Amino acid sequence: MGSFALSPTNEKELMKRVGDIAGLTFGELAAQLNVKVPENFKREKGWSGQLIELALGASAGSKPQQDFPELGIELKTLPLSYNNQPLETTYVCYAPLTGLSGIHWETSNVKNKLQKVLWVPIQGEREIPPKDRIIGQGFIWQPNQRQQQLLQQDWEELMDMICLGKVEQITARIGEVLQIRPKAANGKALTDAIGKDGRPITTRPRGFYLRKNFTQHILDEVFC
DNA sequence: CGCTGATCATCA
DNA sequence: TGATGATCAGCG
Repeated sequence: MGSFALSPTNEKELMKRVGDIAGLTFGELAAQLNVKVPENFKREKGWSGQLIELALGASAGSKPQQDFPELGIELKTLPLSYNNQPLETTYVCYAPLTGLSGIHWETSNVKNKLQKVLWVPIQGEREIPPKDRIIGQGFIWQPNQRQQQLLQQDWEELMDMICLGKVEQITARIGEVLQIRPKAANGKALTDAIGKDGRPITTRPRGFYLRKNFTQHILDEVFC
């Protein structure tokens, strides 16, 4: 999609940009940025997020860091239904399957990424052509104590399973607010993990995702 | 391959 | 019909 040099130097500047794109359609914003809008997202699944990244000046790339490192802010788009309910779970980060000695919630990638999130709601109904989908008013969220506790509980349960060689027993049904699901280009992608009796195995890469109920609560806090 | 950005599509 | 498991594109 291309790169965008200008990056906001502070949160106020970032939120000004957020306000500027609120209410625009993907088509209108894409035109400003000289980007072509796909007919659907069957192939370009990450297009919405990349468009918003470009518009807000987020640092592109595949670095396992926050989108705005200087501001300590992570950017997430959130596709909503007509009733303003999340249509998809939210990808958080890759799930580590090896090199787990001394790993702890406090220093985990999940906690770091969710410490401060800029949520940008977007219309997500599939019957709306991408060019006509409207961008909502983005907002900053930081997990409260209760939310932190829920996230930590799930993270620890899931990481315990990974450490104990039970990654193959993990399904998306585990975890109240955080789940683990496959995260790869296809089923052929394999990575190292721990198997039964601590034996090394190879398995599909996994990622952490926030359940829709959890992001729904975040929306409720802000928009009532 | 690892990781980002995510949504798709099948089946219970 | 909604959630789980699978998949698509790009980059270092």
